[in-house]
Amino acid sequence: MKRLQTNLEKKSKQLKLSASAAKAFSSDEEVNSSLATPKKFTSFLSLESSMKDEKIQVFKNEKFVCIKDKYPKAKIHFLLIPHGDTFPKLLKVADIIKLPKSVEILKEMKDISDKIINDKFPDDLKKKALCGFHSIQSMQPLHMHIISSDFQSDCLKNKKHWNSFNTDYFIKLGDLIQNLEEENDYFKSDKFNLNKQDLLKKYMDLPLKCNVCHVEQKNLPTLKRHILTHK
DNA sequence: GTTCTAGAAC
DNA sequence: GTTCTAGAAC
Ligand SMILES: Nc1ncnc2c1ncn2[C@@H]1O[C@H](COP(=O)(O)O)[C@@H](O)[C@H]1O
Ligand SMILES: [Zn+2]
Repeated sequence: MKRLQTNLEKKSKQLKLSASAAKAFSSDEEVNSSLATPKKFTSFLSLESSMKDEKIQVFKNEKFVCIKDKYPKAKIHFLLIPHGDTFPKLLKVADIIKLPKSVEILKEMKDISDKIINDKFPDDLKKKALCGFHSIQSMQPLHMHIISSDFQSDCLKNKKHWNSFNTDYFIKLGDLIQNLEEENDYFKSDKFNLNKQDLLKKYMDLPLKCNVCHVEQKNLPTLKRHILTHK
């Protein structure tokens, strides 16, 4: 599979073709070998192997594991993930909301994340810590972001990255617990309707705004330069 | 989710 | 010419 990719890359570079055009040059043999070892479409959307990697584990107990985000979008960026036999399969934030014990579980995650922030964040970033979920998440299983709101990272590369943490697309842990204990409308209100993916995706198109002074910035490179002025 | 890059925007 | 975005492929 790797060799096929390399070959296609070479061909497309030599011929200045698009990847799809280069594919037309691949032999039957190569096509067959790629079919013989079918890769699950979702394999690159799974956190499972990282969760098992002790080198990137920050915290672990019977119910939860916390790992370093592989592509950190800020100086400190962890993921807190329910694991083990305690919970049913949890793929997205709606799955946890629907559990009878959702508030209890989320409060447990709050306690653990508070401890992780206290133990692992440098002092100057402790008060900048954010905890929460992407309302549509790409990776599975369900995971909560624990991130420092400096957002200074080479891995933060596009508008979606920014808006996924800096609009209501980001469901803060504290807001979620409060909502579940009070209004309980995460599936009803337009703002947070987790059943309406189209509405949630619109958050990605909102203009880029500084998270400190809220001034709009014309593009991502400008925004990244701007946030450095708040140091 | 990331990478790569064509084509738009400047 | 260079910077930036967005969409295809993985
Ligand atoms: N293999 C991986 N191991 C650890 N973190 C990852 C991996 N792949 C992606 N990520 C991070 O997982 C997060 C998934 O984001 P989301 O699914 O939108 O909540 C992102 O912050 C990615 O940087
Ligand atoms: Zn600002």
